[in-house]
Amino acid sequence: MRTVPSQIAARLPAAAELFADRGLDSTKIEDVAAATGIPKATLYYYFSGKEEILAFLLNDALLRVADEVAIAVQSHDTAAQRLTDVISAQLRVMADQPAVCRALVGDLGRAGRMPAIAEMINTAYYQPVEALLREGAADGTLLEQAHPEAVAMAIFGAVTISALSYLVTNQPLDEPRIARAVTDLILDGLRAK
Amino acid sequence: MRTVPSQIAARLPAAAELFADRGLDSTKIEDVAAATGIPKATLYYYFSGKEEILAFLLNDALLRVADEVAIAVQSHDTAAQRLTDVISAQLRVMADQPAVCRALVGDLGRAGRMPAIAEMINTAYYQPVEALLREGAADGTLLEQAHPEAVAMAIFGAVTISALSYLVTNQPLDEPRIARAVTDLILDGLRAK
DNA sequence: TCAACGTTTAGACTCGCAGTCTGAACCCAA
DNA sequence: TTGGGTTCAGACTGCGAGTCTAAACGTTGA
Repeated sequence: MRTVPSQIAARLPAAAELFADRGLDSTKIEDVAAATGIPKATLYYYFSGKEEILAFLLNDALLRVADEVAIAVQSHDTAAQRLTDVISAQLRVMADQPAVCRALVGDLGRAGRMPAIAEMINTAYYQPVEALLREGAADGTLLEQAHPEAVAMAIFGAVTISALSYLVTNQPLDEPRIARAVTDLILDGLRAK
Repeated sequence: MRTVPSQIAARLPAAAELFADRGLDSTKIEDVAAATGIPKATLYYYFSGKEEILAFLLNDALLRVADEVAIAVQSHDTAAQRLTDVISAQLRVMADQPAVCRALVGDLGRAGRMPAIAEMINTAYYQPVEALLREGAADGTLLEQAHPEAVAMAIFGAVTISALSYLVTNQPLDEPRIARAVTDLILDGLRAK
């Protein structure tokens, strides 16, 4: 995949819309060309096919998540507060590009080999969150975790699936409400005290 | 889709294996025929195509989840204990058919319209768990929840993504360990007391 | 015993669309 | 001004999904 110039990249979200609505395989390359205004031949000049367009979109989304998460993690608040910020950050990115999220949940496997995708999520999310959990144990705001990787996955899952449950049914993503619910759950749990 | 006789249904997991390994679209119907021993013409007699085979597999998996969840929910334990059982039940079903899970995570959108799938998860999982959360508030073992639907989604997400993170990278699913980690998180939270 | 219907299957056939190729134009940068 | 990277239209190829045919087979139930 050649480096995609910004004026091309800027038009791709229109493709995400198609992928999200019809699914990847009922979307013809010609449709993508029509919707984005990028001629088919040019699309093939930059991408090997629609799957690679989806891969580009995924990559872009993951970079944004990684950025926002990094910012949240690096602030000078308590770990507990920063964890709250991480959750909000992820929801913000997802709310920002609902079509990409919907497209990805439907055809994730075609945006790349699954193990590679798992690895990207690992570096973009699990690793920084794990580090945050350890810092939380150090600064005394979070409990020490025997398996921080497992906890990071669970948090990511809770946020992701909550958001997708709404996006997929075309309900507006009430970001603060979900953030609130997930954060409360993650921090304080369900058990009566 | 005609009702699928059991001797056909019994052979479909072999197709799940293919879908999981190569993805749905690099799997030719002829490959499915070869792997399952069911001739192409017969496959088309029962299914409209490979997506419908995947849909069948998804449906089957969701029925199992629904069954196991229902059993866990209906026992006579405290709500907190039953919630623990629900989490284990879901993990057990997933561990039981890793290929189906991997196939679905890659090509979920082709197993049916996403809103319909969301609806199935809703009845198979969210609804019973929500009911359980309310009972927990009543029996005093769980905190009262302002938004039980949101909590049910988050729990489902935490369990699902945790399990998938392992399955997708072909790591064995250490069921009790994940169950433990997720349950602890969900019940007691991360915040230092 | 036969008739009727559902099922099973091989093999041939059609056709949509992904992906390729060609070749012409264009725009810089050296 | 010349060459390399880019943009693009239009024609072309080929794979494989899905359809169709038609021949068998098995199981009812009359």
